[in-house]
Amino acid sequence: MPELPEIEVLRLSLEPSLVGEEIRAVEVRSPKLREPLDRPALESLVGRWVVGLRRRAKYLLIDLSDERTLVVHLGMSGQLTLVAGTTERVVHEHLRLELSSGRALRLVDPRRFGLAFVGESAWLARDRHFAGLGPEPLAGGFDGGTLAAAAAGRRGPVKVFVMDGSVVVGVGNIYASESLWRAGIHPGRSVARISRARWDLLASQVVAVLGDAIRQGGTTLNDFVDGQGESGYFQVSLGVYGRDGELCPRCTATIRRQIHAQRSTFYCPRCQR
DNA sequence: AAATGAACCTGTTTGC
DNA sequence: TGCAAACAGGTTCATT
Repeated sequence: MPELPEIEVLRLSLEPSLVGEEIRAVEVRSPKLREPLDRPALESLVGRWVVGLRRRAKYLLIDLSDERTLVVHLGMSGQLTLVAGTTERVVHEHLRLELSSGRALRLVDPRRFGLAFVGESAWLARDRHFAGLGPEPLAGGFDGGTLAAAAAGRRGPVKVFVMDGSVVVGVGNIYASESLWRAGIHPGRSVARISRARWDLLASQVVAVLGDAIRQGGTTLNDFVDGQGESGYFQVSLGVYGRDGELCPRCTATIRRQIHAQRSTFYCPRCQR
């Protein structure tokens, strides 16, 4: 479900309501996620309050008053929402934090590819979940040179390359297709056959498409909602994703679908080379 | 080292 | 209508 823009939209939507909230109770309702929830660690958050929200790659970082951070990853189907504290429990509600305002923060994840764990704020960068991650595309310093350097000695398809979190973080299946379409690069092209000028173009389009998606509240295909339960609107701006058989908005050729590394890729066979 | 395929899950859509 | 197959936004592990 969520790529970088969706997590950033979630962070922005939760921040004003969540900062300053004290955690009054923790309910681990079903510990079965990608890694089992650590019940004692999560329950030890009671009495702490939220001091800030950050994002690293597709992880949401909820910084707490005791120098620890609650890390949440939504996997493919996770939702993290603020609800009224009295709200009934729902299916696949794995974790629930009761807050001082009377509301609750609820993590729901049917497919269970998500994560939630507690770490020392100062040591998160060394945590195994973060240690191998590449640069943030929306932070300064990410450009065509970053991509060209990472591509040295590699030969695989650029679609798979740009989704590799050790190259650059946050670009998932939707925005990989979209940024390649905007850059006019064929997703199956080997990274060994991409010029420096085209790496520059791709990097700038990655930055542009992620920024556009954030400004439009993210992409809601089936179930993405922000922390207040609101859907995003970027899906109407998608150029190729999910549009095989339709006409390319740029050149009117027919958009095609292809599989790369077991994931659907959408592209225009005429204006992407 | 890099590339590839499979695995982890449930829910919804598609096709016969 | 009903059932089975295909498919879904992510990450990690094993195998070439």
